[in-house]
Amino acid sequence: MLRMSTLFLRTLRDDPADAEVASHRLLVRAGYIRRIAAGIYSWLPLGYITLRNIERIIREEMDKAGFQEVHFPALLPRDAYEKTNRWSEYGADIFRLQDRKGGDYLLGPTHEEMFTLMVKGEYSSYKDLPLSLYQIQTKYRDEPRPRSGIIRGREFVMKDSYSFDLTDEGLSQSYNKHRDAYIKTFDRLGMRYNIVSAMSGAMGGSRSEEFLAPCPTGEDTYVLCEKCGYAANVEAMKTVVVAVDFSSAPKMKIVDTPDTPTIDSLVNVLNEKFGSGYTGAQTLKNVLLIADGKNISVLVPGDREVDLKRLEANLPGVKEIRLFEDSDFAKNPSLVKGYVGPQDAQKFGLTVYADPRVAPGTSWVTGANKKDRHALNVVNGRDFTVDDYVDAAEVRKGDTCPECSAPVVIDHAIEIGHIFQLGRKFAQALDLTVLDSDGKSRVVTMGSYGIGVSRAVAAIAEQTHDEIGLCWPAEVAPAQVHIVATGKDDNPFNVADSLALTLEKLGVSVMLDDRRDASPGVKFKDAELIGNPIIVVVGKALAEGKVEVRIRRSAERREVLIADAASEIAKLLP
RNA sequence: CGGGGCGUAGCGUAGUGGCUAGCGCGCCUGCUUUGGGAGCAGGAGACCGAGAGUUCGAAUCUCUCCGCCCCGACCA
Repeated sequence: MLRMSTLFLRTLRDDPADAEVASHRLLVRAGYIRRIAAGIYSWLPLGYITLRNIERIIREEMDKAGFQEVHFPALLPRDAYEKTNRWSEYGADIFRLQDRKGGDYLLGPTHEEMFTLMVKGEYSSYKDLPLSLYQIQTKYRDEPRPRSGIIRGREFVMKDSYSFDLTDEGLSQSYNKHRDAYIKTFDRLGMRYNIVSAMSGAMGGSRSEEFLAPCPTGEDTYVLCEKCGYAANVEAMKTVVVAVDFSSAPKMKIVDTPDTPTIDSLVNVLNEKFGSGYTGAQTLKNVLLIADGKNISVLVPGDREVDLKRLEANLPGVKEIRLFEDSDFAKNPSLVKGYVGPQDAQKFGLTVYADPRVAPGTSWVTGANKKDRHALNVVNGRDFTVDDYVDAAEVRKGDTCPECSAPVVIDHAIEIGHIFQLGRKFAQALDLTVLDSDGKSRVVTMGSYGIGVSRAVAAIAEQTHDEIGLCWPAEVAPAQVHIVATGKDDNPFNVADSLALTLEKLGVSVMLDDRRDASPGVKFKDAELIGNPIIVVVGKALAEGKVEVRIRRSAERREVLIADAASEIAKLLP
């Protein structure tokens, strides 16, 4: 039982000046967390209980699914990360340190290597598979910009699991088992979430889905089709390529378009000289970039920007990408800034990527590769050649769903889980093989599954709080019931105490405000701020032998007889 | 890393060259009070982020550094 008279807790009346988002503000005000440095927080009793509640739920669901818990050090030697190249690839995001002998160490940002090596050390037969292991661990990443309190920290708690299988079908099954376990976990955590198609990112791999908790302060943007349920991270959103018949398209024509280096200026001149009706959507934007040292051109409709994140995510193998600068134009005189067109692009040494919206057979107004001149009726497949199609244009609300063609909506969310099929990358690099039934050695295939545990505290707070405080789901809250004793006589305190004991016997966790020196107003405000789901007030109603039961979330109140209170309250809980 | 803002007591803040740095919350003592962040009286708590400089005199002006927040870049 948590007794407020002795609980290590000080709530704050004012919002902390350095907190912006609701979860951060309220977790600090309600005395759950305190900032130590940017992106690094301490957990006070209430916060730590909440965090452990979430861990407990995750553990229970992982164990139920048959996954086994292990634990690695957070402090790791360099060599394991050397073999997979990540000592260098992870770059500045890794916290590095040295021991007294000058040996290199790191604080683990993620533990693929350790899991792979652990399995390699113990298992060597196909009969040992499939296997899934997990850990709940503090991870460290030197984020360029920690933000939003506990949502994006430099130290954070994560549950990560890995599955080990012999075959692709096996991996698929392990993946689905994790997916099911995640659904059960997030349901119990009382979160709203969407499972969206995602890119597996820098880790490589194939199938990938994210669990996104919608909320306005979320950093992730995703599309959702309300008609068919299709959901995808914007990076992973697919656009269907639909070829158009161009046999009746008029011939390409070069026209004078003085001073039209931008889409807006071009549209104005087109409308002045060739009649109205031209819009940016009919023009073709040629965005020149340098991808790992090679010049590429990305074609998107003129009314859309290139989404560099999407482009990068959809150009596998490309590490670094940047826009053309003036010096790059200087090196390539055939490329005229503001008047670039895809005609002859390959002759100029460009690789041409087109967004699927620039479908085969579509006709465009685009640059003529000469200053102050543009070309009309430039048809894809007739007047220029696309080397490859790649999703690169910004995604907008109302874009068509790739599954059912209905308009999609766009929303923000916090990424709380990510599951993906890693494949054989790490097993290959670290030589994790098992002998198959034919006596041949085979590389194991892996899946990777993460849940942001400390982030979930913030995400739940974001989704459930209101103007007056936190508002936890019952399984997550520091206590399921918050009993407030009011008045100056001993009686209410005695009644509250015995009610608390009765509830605990029923398996209900209780926080008891037994402070004799605090006024009722203070106790009510604190109870609401702290956010336990049921608040019981023992005070005035005692005159009729009753206590008041309040539902924090709905603010609903009712009075029940003391004798019935414990069983009535227990009924309200899951 | 680019742009913007900020650093004064545990928290929120006032103080643009001149007395001993002010206020609210919180904290301590006493009395009163107890259903919506109580009242009165007394009290403790600040090397004004750090260093250097200008000045008779610096929280206040200058420079450097450090830290924090926000936007962007970045990000299993």
